Amino acid sequence: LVTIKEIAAEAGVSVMTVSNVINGNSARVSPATAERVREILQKHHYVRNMAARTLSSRSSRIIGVLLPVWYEDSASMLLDPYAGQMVGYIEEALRIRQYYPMIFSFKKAEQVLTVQKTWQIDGMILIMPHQDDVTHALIEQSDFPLVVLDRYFEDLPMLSVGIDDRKGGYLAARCLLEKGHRHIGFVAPAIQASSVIHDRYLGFQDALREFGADENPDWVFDSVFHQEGGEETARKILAMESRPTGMIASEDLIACGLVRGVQEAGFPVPEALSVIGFDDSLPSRLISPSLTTIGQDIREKAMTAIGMLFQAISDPSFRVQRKVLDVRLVERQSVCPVRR
Amino acid sequence: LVTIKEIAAEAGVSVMTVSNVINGNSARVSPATAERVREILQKHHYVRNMAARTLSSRSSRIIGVLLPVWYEDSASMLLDPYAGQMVGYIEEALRIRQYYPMIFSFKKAEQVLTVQKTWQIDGMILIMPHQDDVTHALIEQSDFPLVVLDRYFEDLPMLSVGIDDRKGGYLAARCLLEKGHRHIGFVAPAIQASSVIHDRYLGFQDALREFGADENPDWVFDSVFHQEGGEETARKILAMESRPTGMIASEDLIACGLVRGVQEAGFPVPEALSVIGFDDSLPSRLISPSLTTIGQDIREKAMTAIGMLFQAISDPSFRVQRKVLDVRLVERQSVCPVRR
DNA sequence: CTGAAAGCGCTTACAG
DNA sequence: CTGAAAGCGCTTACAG
Repeated sequence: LVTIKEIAAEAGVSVMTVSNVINGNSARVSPATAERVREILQKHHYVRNMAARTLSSRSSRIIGVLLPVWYEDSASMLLDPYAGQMVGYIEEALRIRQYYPMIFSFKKAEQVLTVQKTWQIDGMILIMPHQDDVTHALIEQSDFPLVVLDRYFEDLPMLSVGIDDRKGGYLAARCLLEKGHRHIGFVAPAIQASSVIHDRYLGFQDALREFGADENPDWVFDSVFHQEGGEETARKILAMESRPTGMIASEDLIACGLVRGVQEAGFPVPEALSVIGFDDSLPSRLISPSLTTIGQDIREKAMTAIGMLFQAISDPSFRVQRKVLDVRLVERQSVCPVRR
Repeated sequence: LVTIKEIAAEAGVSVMTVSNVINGNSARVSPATAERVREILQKHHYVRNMAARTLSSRSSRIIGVLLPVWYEDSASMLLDPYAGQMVGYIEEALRIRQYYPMIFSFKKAEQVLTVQKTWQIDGMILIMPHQDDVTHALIEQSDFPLVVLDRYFEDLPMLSVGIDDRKGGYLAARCLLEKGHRHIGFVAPAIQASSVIHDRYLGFQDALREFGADENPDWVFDSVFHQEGGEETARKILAMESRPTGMIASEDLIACGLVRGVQEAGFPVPEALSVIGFDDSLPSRLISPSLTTIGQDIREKAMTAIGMLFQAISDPSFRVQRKVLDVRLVERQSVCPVRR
């Protein structure tokens, strides 16, 4: 492997000049010299040694992509189609800017702080934050640029990109209300523990009140994650005397589980139960009937987060911003007018 | 941040001794010294500087996780539940061994070779190889440990972990044949271009011959990827005069598309068409009826690949091995006996 | 079992 | 616009 030193020798300049050419500091090198050096660089297929660069500059151009461990099975995080898509877009955006994504799953904030120092990581982005206490501790203790997706704390200076969850919950409920539903339920894991889910729930309540529909606490279900939670909830609903005619789930996978649970019991969807999901992820188009859901632009969210992260990396005073992206109702086949 | 030098000063030993303690070279340090150094290390929360380590040792403990870019939308790779799960397991295995995963999507072998040199990456693992020519070139030109999943070339020394695709195709076809089906079709993207898919197809043929069932070239469909390909194929099938009663798809998403396509046209699955998928990935349990599929142990595959990679990293003479993991039929609800 | 020294390949002030 | 020198924090032979 060729080094800067060898290139400098061949070009008859100092290593510093070669370094300046590589780093595009055109103000520090005459165009003629720069051109000559560039040619020699190309001729020898010079490849930068990032370890050496990191050691001397204290910046690695590594971006940490953080995925909390849910449950014990630490592979489950990327199983979520939303997480996979998000990581894919982030990788793409970083590659274009010549940054390098390292992925980490973690349970405790301390693990993240250690690895940041180990690699002098320039910035991190937290996807699908889980336990609020861990996330809060991480934000508090991090002394590097960190962008958090889908979570926001009032009491802490932080960089966050989220969606308008309350509006999402509202749009979902309104869709059902406009189709005549008055018995509408909500299913989510840990409604109180997650501010995001709680916001969706608040939006749901907003719409019910606007339309003068009753809230029935029996129709608010606490579920486990993913489709298992939805299937279980479907069974509970079908066993009730007084059932909701429409359900809103806090994520698509739970909504898919609802649909499956109802169908497995021999009832049709949406006729027996209208269902609305959240996220517009892959599974929403996979099932039959396809899922009406609250759509967000995952690519836009990724790009916004990356933009915010790079602003924070280049400007140490930029450490507080909250961006809230819009959501929309994606109407598919899992909702129908209520029948009398 | 504390450095080895400061630790050495406080312990009254040389930096080399501290380095040996950190790296666990117990043969080179007396137990008493080691213990004392370890205490000081802990007291100061010493964190290793990997850039310095990489620069001097030429080994980074970074493992490249390679995901080819499919289509133009480079986020789509991790959208695949199989890829997400695989990356999750790999990350877990690396974290335990104190290695670090960097992910890269790429279109050309050259990009991979460059980034390997840039970071002195110790080894790489290629997930979901796509174009055989790119994969072949990469294996040929790589001078570092590289494990390739789900692809094998006879003419090249390489490290690979795959599954018994031919047996999978056979098991799928036999399942239908044993239930009385004699009109069975096969759908996959680019049957000839991918050796993996071709093997599945060969297994399918094996079973047909064993049971004396006719092969009908009209029932072998070339499809685009993912569920769109399945839905389109379902429409084609339903428009045929002489239809298959059972279909085998080369991946679960295509099988899900088949199911959806048939259901959307108003016919029941499996009564109108029995469907078998491949991979036992998330969507197979998400849809109704749930998908009968060929199951593989993704975690075992990930662990096998990682094991092979580490053997190659520690032993430069270990550069050729092929492991083929077993598959099994996972019977769910998308297959029924043929009716006369 | 322990150490002094050289070196890995860059970048960063500092001078001119 | 260009350079000489120091230094980033480790590991690696080489000696003893």
